[in-house]
Amino acid sequence: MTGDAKPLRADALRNRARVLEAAELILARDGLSASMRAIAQEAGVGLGTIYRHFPTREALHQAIIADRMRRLIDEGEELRTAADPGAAFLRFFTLVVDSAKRKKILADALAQAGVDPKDGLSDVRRDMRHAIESLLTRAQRSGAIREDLRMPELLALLSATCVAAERSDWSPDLQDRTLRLLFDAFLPGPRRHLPPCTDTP
Amino acid sequence: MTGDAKPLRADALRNRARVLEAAELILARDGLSASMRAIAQEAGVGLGTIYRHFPTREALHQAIIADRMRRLIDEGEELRTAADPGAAFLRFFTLVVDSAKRKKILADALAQAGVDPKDGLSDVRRDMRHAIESLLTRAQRSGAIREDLRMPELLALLSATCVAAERSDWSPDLQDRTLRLLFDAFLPGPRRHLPPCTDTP
Amino acid sequence: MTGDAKPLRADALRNRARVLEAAELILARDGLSASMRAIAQEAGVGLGTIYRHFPTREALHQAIIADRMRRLIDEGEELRTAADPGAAFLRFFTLVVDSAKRKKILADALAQAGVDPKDGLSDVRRDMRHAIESLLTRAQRSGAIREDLRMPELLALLSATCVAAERSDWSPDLQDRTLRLLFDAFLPGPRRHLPPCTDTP
Amino acid sequence: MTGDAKPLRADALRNRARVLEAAELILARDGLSASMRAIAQEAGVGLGTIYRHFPTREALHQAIIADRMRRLIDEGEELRTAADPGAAFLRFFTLVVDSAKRKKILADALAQAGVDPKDGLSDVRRDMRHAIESLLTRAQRSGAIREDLRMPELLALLSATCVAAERSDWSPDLQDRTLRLLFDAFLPGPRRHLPPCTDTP
DNA sequence: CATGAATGAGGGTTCATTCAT
DNA sequence: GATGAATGAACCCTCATTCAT
Repeated sequence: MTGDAKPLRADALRNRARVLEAAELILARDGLSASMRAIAQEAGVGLGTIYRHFPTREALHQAIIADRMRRLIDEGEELRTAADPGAAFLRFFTLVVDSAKRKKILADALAQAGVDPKDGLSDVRRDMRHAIESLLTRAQRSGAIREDLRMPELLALLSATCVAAERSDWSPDLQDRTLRLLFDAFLPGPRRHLPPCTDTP
Repeated sequence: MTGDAKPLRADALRNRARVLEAAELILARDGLSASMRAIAQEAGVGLGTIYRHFPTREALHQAIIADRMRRLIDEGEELRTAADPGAAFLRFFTLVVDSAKRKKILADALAQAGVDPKDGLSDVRRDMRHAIESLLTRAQRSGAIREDLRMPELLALLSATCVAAERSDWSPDLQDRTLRLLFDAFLPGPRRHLPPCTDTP
Repeated sequence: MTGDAKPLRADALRNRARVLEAAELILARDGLSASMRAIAQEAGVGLGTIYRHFPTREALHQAIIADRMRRLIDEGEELRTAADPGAAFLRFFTLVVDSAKRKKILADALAQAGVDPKDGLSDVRRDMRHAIESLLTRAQRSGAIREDLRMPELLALLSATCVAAERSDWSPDLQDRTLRLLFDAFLPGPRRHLPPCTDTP
Repeated sequence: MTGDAKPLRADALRNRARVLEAAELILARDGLSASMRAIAQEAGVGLGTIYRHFPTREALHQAIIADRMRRLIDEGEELRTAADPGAAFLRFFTLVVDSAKRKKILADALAQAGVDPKDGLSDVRRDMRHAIESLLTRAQRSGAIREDLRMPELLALLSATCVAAERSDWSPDLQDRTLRLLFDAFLPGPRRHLPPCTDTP
């Protein structure tokens, strides 16, 4: 699917892993603007080695994000059979926020889960969207989540939470209280009809 | 308080304003990575002129942010006497998000409204916090907003919304629906007691 | 024409000249692959200074070539009124070869005097072509140069001679003898009809 | 003489040939700056294989040039017994130009046929020189080529023509006309006494 | 022997900042 | 004060060459 060609030599595989690991670390520390050199140094490899595995700075970023998203999607898969669909949905939301907060870099990609430019992340983004949607639908069917919660605003709030968590280094306690609060908005029940709030385009 | 030292000459003042204006425009267009040269060009002044008024790229950013925050704080002040305290509170929230979305650059500063590092923004950040707090308290007293909504999570969600709005270019419609949804979390009423959600630090 | 905008500051002008001078020297030594860094060092300026004056490596090359060509074209202009048209024509040929040999870099541009890609050198190349053509025509009219000598093959031989001279560092003596020999081909007089010589395309 | 040491294994020999062939192709396409990787790819061998046979990029170039020169020298050998010595001489000149034009890379080596640095090409260059000289002498004896044509300027013009042909991609027609013109300079007959032409060293 | 992964110097270029004009 | 020329560190990336597999 993703284009695995040859099985790669053992040392190459190990180096690729080291690069990914180092990149995660450095990107988590310095943000998207982290330099390739810093990553190479942290990984203990030459600059060229990074470029062998990831032809471009962008490609490295995407690889990391795709990697992390895949893992999240897998966890989402497992949660699809959880006993409590509502809890499962909220749990997944939390997992995503956690991942963003710990590893950074994730939020930007997430922010465009609904957009899909042509950047090689389209597939994994689509899968992520599906994972969320399927958990949401199940939770709604079970009556745990309000019926009128739709994907666009859900994604908007998810990505918002991720960016904030990843930028502001929310303490576990703050994150907990913030998410609890936010989740209240997802519950079914009587709603006030609030006046329209935005004005300027 | 804000540290005005000498009564700048008329033309110097005008130049300062032109730079700020241009910087807003360019930063809104190119984001934080906008180059000083681009700003100087847009302002129609020399590079040196920018540096005369703002000793550092960072200082310019802060000036812009402080500027914008001041204006928001002023609007908050006016809303303190609005007829409907609940609406006023939500309206202010919306105003801040709008500002972030239109002008960029704002969200990052906001994200640290609760932190206060030692950058020249502590004052205005404190004022912003006060503005929000005062609107919140009034809205809570009026019964429009739940009693247990506290500043930390409110700021967290506000900054989250701002960053997301500013990054993802939410359409007016999406922004509207997202904020409505979020605001439901602020309403008083029966709450489900959700299980704690985060785990890893 | 060439786009002179503002009169440039004195020091800027001086630096520009230093860069050009250094570039000529270094390019003559290292060929087209000379590094910008080497040129900056030789010029005693920062790298950025080069890029201020010449936005691109290519632009610097072209500036040098254009410069040199212009000077040659000017010399050609003077030769148009020389007493002996035949000698003038040959003298110009020699001047061009001399310039190529001493300064390198010239030949490549010359090689495409007949081609004209879109590289900012089109103008000067056209002028060079005109200069040559006008000297040639005059020499032919005077009977000093054979009538059937046409521009394409003349340019071919001129550029050939230039490249060779610039690459092989012909000694003055060798250059003299080579040109004398070649010039014999330009003289009028009885010609043997040689059989076609090329075969493969 | 040429330095064959050990009787390479069959597959090694085949690989060497494949590399040479690929290198010719790629160098003809991309010029001297063609990358080793491109050549390896075209040859269908690993990078290491190239380096096993040619310790250096330079060595590979030389091997190719030597190869091509050898072939040319062989053709020269055959032409030594041709019926028309004058035509044979000119034909050889043309063959060399053709080869340069089609395969690139040749001209530089040729340019130094008279110089002989210590680069492993000395032998073949000497042979080439001999081949030319012998054809020239024979043609002169037959009266077809002027007596006073000497090797240095002949080589100079030959290499000039080669570089130009290889760089400018002369059309067959242009090449034909250019060579015919040039060859007129080689013919015996009355010569004008041209004034000395070069001045600056 | 063949392979191709690893290396890292070096290339062109950008840009925040300083300072002579 | 205002200007913009100069600076040079830093960035991303390429590629000849080496060497573990």
